Amino acid sequence: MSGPGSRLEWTDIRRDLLARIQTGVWKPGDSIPREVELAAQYGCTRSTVGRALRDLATAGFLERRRKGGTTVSANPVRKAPLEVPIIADAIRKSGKVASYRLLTCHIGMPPRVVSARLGLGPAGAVMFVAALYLADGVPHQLEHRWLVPAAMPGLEAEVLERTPVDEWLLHNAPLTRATIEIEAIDAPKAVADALQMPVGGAALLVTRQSWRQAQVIGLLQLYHAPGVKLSTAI
Amino acid sequence: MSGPGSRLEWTDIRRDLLARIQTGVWKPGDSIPREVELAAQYGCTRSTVGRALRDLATAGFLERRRKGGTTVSANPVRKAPLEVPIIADAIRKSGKVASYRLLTCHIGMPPRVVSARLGLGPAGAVMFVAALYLADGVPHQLEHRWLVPAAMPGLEAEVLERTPVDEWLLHNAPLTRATIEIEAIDAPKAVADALQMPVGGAALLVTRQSWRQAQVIGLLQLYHAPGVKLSTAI
DNA sequence: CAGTGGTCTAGACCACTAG
DNA sequence: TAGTGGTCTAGACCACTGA
Repeated sequence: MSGPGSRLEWTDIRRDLLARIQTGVWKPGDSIPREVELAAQYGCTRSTVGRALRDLATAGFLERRRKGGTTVSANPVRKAPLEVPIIADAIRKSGKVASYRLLTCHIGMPPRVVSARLGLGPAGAVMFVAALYLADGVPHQLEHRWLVPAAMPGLEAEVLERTPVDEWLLHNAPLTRATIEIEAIDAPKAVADALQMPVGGAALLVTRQSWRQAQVIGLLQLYHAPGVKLSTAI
Repeated sequence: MSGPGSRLEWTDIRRDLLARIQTGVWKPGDSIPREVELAAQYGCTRSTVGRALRDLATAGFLERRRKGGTTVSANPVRKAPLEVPIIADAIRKSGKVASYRLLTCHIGMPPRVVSARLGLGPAGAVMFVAALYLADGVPHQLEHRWLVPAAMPGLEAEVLERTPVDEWLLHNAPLTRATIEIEAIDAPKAVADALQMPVGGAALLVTRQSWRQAQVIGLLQLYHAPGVKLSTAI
């Protein structure tokens, strides 16, 4: 059976297996055939079905265990990839003109909440940067950054007059790890003014803390103007 | 060179390559050696370095082209995996007791905005479901769903009295594709009352539209109580 | 202990694409 | 057209883990 038409690729097998899952041929919790059997069915080697199975497993559709075999996930946890782009790029991609304004840039003591999160002692001064990104001249996103100077040699206020902070950091102080939190807050006055929105209105706040290896780089707070949405897809 | 100590695995090679990128041995835009050369350097086969390279490419660190070779991404776009969990599971995972209340469940005409997004004609009635999820008895998340009845045979209000909507759907009307939008809104009265928060306060709104193949399943709006955050990490 | 997935090797052919 | 990555095969050994 299965005329040798043209050779099967692992994506073909992936598609076929996924169809069996999504159409209910294999139900959540079911065990599916071993790699060797599937390989025989598809007329290919174990490596090839293995690649398809592995891919479905990392996507959350299958669970695999040595000796236990492969089963269909009972509660597939889908993951939506949320992109962390260069802001100017994102604005341009939506067909608008991106511009940038540096609001503040100085070294000083951060609020306690911030220094606590950054794990800094009471004497730890950091650089504070406030910047505004505009789309077609309209405020799009306000960002507050607290940056640990030790982690970024060569950062000067002058540089940030011309280069958006995020781009400078990406090329000069790349992160290796970051945590991200997304929440809605009532816009305080400073935020509302910058984004030209009413005080107390709903703003989307993205807080990101980043590290390079074990070294804390800094804390970033992004405030999005009303109407701005984060989008993704599964 | 490179004493054969113990055999290298592809994750070892991945780690080593990533280190070369992150420490700046290879800078953004640089071309890196061909697979064959790397294989020789690491003393393994092309398949093994290939797997490491492929993985770094899908993670956004490398860009690969046939004949063009492999280069370090100039603007690495990091992707943060945002999980879409069963709500009760998420609540339990945070160490709290999850409970659920069905508020409304009836068939009728949806608001115009909704029927437009669902691609329904003016005669398209849908099922509307409002439900509240609580953590330790405190309102955690309110959800409004508009579900196309054709896509979900067997859905009855009675069922939803006992089973959380999201779990029922996961097992009975699995989605194959979804779009997700995240934004902050001023809570309207209905939302504010359900979440026990002030009217006009900031609420986090997640809107999700889902399909099974080409068939629209429905539209979901999740309102998160103040203080609730979506978290992820890179 | 035995069975399953995880990994590697050595080789081959092919698809794409830069020059 | 020639060089690169993408894929497959056939075989092997090993790590984990359920019975």
